Amino acid sequence: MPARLIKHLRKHIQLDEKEEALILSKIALKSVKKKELLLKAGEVCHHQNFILKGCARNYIINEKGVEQTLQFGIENWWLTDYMSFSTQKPSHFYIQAIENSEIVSISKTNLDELYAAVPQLERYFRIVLQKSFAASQMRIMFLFTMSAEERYHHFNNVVPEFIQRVPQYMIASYLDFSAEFMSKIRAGKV
Amino acid sequence: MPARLIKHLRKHIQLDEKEEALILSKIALKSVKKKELLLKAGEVCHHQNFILKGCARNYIINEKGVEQTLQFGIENWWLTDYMSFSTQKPSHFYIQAIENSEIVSISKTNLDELYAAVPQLERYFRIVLQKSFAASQMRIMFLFTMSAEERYHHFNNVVPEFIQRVPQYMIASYLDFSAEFMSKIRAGKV
DNA sequence: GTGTTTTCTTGAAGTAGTTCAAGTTTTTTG
DNA sequence: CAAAAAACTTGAACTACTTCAAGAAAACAC
Repeated sequence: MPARLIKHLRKHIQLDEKEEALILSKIALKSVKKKELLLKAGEVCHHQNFILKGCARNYIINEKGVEQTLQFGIENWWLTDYMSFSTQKPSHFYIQAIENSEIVSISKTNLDELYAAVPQLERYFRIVLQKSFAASQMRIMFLFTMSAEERYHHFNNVVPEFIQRVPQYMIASYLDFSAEFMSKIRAGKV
Repeated sequence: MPARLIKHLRKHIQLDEKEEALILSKIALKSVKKKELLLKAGEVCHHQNFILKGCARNYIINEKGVEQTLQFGIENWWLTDYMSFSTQKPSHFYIQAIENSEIVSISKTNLDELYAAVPQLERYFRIVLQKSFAASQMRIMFLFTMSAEERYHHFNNVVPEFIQRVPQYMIASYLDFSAEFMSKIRAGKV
């Protein structure tokens, strides 16, 4: 199963067998059930999480006690609170499985060792993070320029698979409007 | 002047003299006047831009013809449309000097050569991008959970230097409210 | 230093969304 | 399969902001 991670790394960098073995020796495999948490707000984020199988999200609970989804992840995506992970200070985020999922997690300590032993991993994460940051810049642009209805249709066009896999209220909060309003958009009552 | 870039790189990675000389040979130095553009929407973003001195921003023009600032940069920050830079497709963004500024720019071609010749740069940009993405995740959280007034005060507390250097209407759009509303917040009329 | 451009302010009217509360449908569980 | 839990829908009242228009202040250019 964790061979899928290696397969994914190979899309961006070349590794010899020794390096692959070393990486495999430094990772942990977790099975998480739907709704289980990989990270709780208030805890330090000690691991970077890679989704082998399943679906997860990164969310916060606001002052009104309402959950707001900041990020989704599916197969071959990383889901981490990089702020907490980098600074080793408490996180604001929850990371939660949306489906029963298989996760590879790498602790900060082990990842630092891996960076030293397999410098190619610096390149791999440079590329992953460049894509993540680019997507995040685009996301802010969409939030700024589109109406709620436009954001819904755009999301539907760009990542239709999510509509099947994820409850609507999570998508509504990801797109920054209420679940009720999403219901009205879908019914054409806006 | 470009020695400042090297100095900044040395905060995160170690370089020998040969490598430093190679980097210096692959960069370009630009002086840009206030309001001058480093990138126009519709153009491909061919360069990563590092601010040696001055202040700049990344903005879009929305359908109503209004500018909305997505990102600010000051000394020692990178300002790039990573989506356009990575894919080499046309950008949605403008990058503009807010003050007369000194910029180091590296073309994609040269940067790819540098990555091959100086692998430590992969690490440097991995770290830079990890911070950028972490900041971007936090920014989305703030946009989701704070009212306009809270965002204004928070911005004021965290980066007070910007209030001095940047016109208010740019800050208003960065915080996702109108210039008029910002004026009312400042006057305590909200 | 005066004329021009850019930026900031103010109030009044409007609106895209929220909130609340209650009911319905769908999914999950034993 | 029945009961419970989770997710979705609907309408009515509300509000945090926007938009527009016009004037005032500040900054810039010659």
